[in-house]
Amino acid sequence: MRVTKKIKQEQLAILERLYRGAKPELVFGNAFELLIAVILSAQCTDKRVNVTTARLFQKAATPEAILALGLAQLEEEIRDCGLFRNKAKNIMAACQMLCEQYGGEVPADFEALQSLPGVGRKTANVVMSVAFHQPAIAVDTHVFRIANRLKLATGKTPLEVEHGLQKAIPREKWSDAHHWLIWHGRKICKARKPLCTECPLAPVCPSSEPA
DNA sequence: ATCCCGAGGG
DNA sequence: CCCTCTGGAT
Repeated sequence: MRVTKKIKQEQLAILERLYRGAKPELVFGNAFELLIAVILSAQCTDKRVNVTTARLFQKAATPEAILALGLAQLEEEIRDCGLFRNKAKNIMAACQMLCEQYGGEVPADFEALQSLPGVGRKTANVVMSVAFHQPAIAVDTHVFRIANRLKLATGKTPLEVEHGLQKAIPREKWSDAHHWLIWHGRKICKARKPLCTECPLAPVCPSSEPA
């Protein structure tokens, strides 16, 4: 199947219809809480992150408070999210930078966000999009896989796919489309055994395989 | 067994 | 570019 511009538009229309109103499952009250939640969400379910952050933010919900908590205590708080030593170290360093360079506030700036320890391109895009309502497409493992399978945007790296998606999707829908692709990846277009037979996009998907 | 909304280091 | 870090869910 050759995926023309027209087919891409059909793919997006179906995704929008399927996942309209999809939003992040992560619970947060402000940009800082979202930032921490997204860092914790790597290799961890959102539900688990929500349990952890509810407990954590009760004790420490600002960069200052988390610094005061100390590394060892933070590790204990976030242990069951996985990768906890790396995440704790990065969060501590990020909080220190937020306090020293950004007045204790999360900067609404992509480059500044990405310069924080533990914050890469994907996390910075999520924060810009969800907390600051800027058009952005965060390319995580799902978005990368689905975009390539649909040939909505192809590429060997998340950055290439991000740029491809920016061309294929109208700017005002970037943030929403990110969530459509996530949910499609979770529910149907799974990494190992995609459920092609029950996928509404099968007729417009070059990777769809019949049962 | 296999996957979960990654990032940093070698 | 590949490796490592990690517990929980299914």
